[in-house]
Formats: sequence, structure tokens, C-alpha cells
Amino acid sequence: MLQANADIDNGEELTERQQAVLDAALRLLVEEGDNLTMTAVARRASCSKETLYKWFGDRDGLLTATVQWQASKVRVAQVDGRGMDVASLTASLERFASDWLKVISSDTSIALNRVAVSHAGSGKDNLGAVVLENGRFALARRLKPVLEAGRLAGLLDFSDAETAFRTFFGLVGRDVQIRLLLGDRLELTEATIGGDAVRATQQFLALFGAKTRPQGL
Amino acid sequence: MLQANADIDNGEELTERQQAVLDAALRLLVEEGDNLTMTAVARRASCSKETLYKWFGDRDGLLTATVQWQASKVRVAQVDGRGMDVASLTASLERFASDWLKVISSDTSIALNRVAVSHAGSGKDNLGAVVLENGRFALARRLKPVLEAGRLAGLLDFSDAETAFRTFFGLVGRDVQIRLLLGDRLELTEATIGGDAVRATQQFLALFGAKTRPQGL
DNA sequence: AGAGAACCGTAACGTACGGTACTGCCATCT
DNA sequence: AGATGGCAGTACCGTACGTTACGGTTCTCT
Repeated sequence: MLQANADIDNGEELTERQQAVLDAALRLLVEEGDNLTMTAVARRASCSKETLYKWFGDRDGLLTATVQWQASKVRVAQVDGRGMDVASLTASLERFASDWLKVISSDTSIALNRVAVSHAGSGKDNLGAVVLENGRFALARRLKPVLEAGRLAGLLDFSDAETAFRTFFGLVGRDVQIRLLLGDRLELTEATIGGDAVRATQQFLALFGAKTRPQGL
Repeated sequence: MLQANADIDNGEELTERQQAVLDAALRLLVEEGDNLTMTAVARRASCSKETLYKWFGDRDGLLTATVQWQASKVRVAQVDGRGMDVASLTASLERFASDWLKVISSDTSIALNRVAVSHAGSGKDNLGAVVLENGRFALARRLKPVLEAGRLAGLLDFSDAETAFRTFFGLVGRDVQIRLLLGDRLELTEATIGGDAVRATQQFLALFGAKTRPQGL
């Protein structure tokens, strides 16, 4: 599998045309799900099947390239913990929660997660790992420094950042992702997302907020 | 789709032989995922394909029947809220959390959710709805009376049982289900499940436990 | 015992799709 | 201008699998 361009790790090394093809594949993936055909992709992208195979090796290669291409598009700015107070910490957490909810409720995320989940069943590729790496684990990498900074500023109290993160993850996501993946209609308006973000943040602070305000800094 | 026995709603109305066939299909589903073939099911169940089609209509019919058959097997005892104190409430919540974690980390649940998720993409059947109904919503139906009883006993304080349930759901499940569905190796031993259950329960009580002990009853 | 249905095992059919080969067009290079 | 190479478009091949058909066997009921 994936012989031609086995080195498509990030969104680099892709020509404009190739990116356009992957965008077409992505749109088709959102519309059709995992039962998109190579012919359909070629038609949508106005390219030949032979080109698809030359560039991406095989169907799995095209799919992983598509997923990684989408992943490379969502790089988010880092938050720095300098001069952190309870207000800025709260704002950061709410921002993360809101962003995350928006991501997992987006059509593309749902489609990508669906195909990744089904592929994870029969281990022909590592789509699941890719999605996991650019989803849940990327979120952890971006959020943990904030949590650590909050602890350093005496605002948070936890022993293990991983555990704290997972709790936050659970408070934010709850049953949303699995329900959406299973096809539940669940309209997440801007308003409800905002409300859920502050709720989750408040709950998280109630659980992990430092009782005292120590080591003033 | 599913013309022959369109009325397989619950596990009733199934002969012994049919149940055996569905068990075979279930085992095969766990092993092979969604790419099980009708031939393989027939071979595993020692029955003919003609019988499969006569009983279940088509492939989708067989799959939904299999999912419903598995769902019908997990009926759990109800908890009654009589004479509830903080200890029994805690025990109930921990029990629910532990059971739920055991379910979602089981091989069969993972396999069933995987196929349901992938089928939810292309709406050819309602596998997603079936799984949702017998999973997340069944859990809510069973847990909410406990929460209400806890509130009535003055142990819990919440305005909306649904919101409280969803928080509990998030605290228990966190990232477990999506990670497992995406193929993450995540060994949930009996010990870690137990630990997670008490942690989630403690966190839930910290968020929703009544501050005062009112309306003694 | 005998008729009839249910059912097993398997062969056969049709189709959808992944993958490959071929042809001709267009752009770039010399 | 002629040559070269990348690519669109399409025809083609092989295969896997859903679905159907059928002969032979076992079970059931009378």
C-alpha cells in the first residue's frame, strides 16, 4: 500500500494541483463517506485515475493523504502562560472548549472520524492513528501547557496534567462526538457551543481550581 | 431492504437456530469487522446462504438483526431509590460507571459501534440509531431515576437531569470510547476501571452534590 | 411410510470497483 | 519546429462479493 509517495507526512511537499485534488477528495469524502470511488474522485478533481495512482499509490494512500491534508490545515495558535490570571485562564479554557466543540461537530470532522473508525476495524492502514494524533492528542499537546501554566500561577491544583486534561476533555465533549458519529441529529448552534464551553470550564475550575492562592509569583 | 422479517424489533420471535446464527454473525463481526461476507457467516453458522436471505432479507437486515440481538442480551437490573443515602448513591453511581466502562471497552461493543458508525455515514440502514438507543440512551434511562432519587433524598442538586447525566457520562467516558474506536491500544484492566469509576463518581458528587442536607424525608 | 417443507452446500450470475494500459492533447524545452 | 513528458479521458481486466438458483438431505406432520 502507498508505494509512490510514502513520505507524505505533513501537508508539505504537495503541489498546488495535488492540494486541489485532495480538496476534491475531501469534499467527496464528506458527501459520500467511505464509499467514495476512485473514479468519482478523479471525475470530481478533473484528473485521471492513473494520476491518482501515480501520486498516492492506492486508495488507502489517497485516503491517508486526504486526512493528513485536512489535518495540516488546522494549525492553531499557541497560548502563552505569561501573566496568567484567573480571567485569562478561564478565557483560554473556554476558547479551547469552544474550538474543540466546533471541530468535532463539523461535517468534515465527522466524515473523517467515520472513515477512520471503520478503517481502524480492519487494520489495513493507520487512519485511526492519524486522526487520533491530529485530534485528541494534538489537543492535549496544546492544552497541557496552559494547564501547567495555570498550576504554576497557583490557579489550578492537580497532580497529573494528563488526568486533568482527560477530565476537561470529558466535560467538554461528553456524549457529543459519539452521538454525531452514530448519526444523531444534534444541532450545535454557536450559542449552545458557547454555553457548553463556559459550563465545562466552570465545572473544570470547580474540580481543579486551587482552593488557596499560594506562591504568589 | 429487510423484507422477510421486518418485525425483528427485540430479541423475541427468534428461534433457537436463528439466535445461534446471529451469535455466529456476532462473533464474526467482532473478528472481521464490517467486511464480513455472507458466505463467511453462512459457513460459520453452518447454514446456507439461502436461509440467511430468507430469514433476514439482505445483508443489512442480517446486520441490524445481529445488533438488535446483542442489544437484547444486555438488560440490566434496575436500581430502586428507596432508602437512599450518600453511601448507596455513591455505590450506584460507581456501579454504573464501572459497568459502562466495561461495556464500551469490550470487543463486541467496539466492533458494533464501528460498523454502526460507518453505516451512519451512508444512510442505508439505521444501525447508528439502534446502537445509540441501546447504548447511550438506554444508559440515560436507567441512570436518571437514580439521579432523581438522589435529588429527592437531598443528596444531589441539579436543575436538569439530562444535563447532569451528560456530565456524568463525560466524566466517566472521557476520551475512552473515541480512542478505542479509532484503534488506540488502551488496556482497561479491572483495576483501572474501578479507579476511574470512583474518580468519576467523586467528581460528579463534587459538582452536583447538595451543599446542605435539606428536606430530610 | 410418504408427502411436503425447511434447509444445507455449492455453483452460477451480475455488478461494482480497484487497478492498469492505451491514446491523444498540451506545455515546456532544445 | 520538432521532441519530450506529464496528464486527462477512457477503455479494459480481474476480482470480490451480494444475490439467486438448484440438487440433495433431513426434519415434520399425518
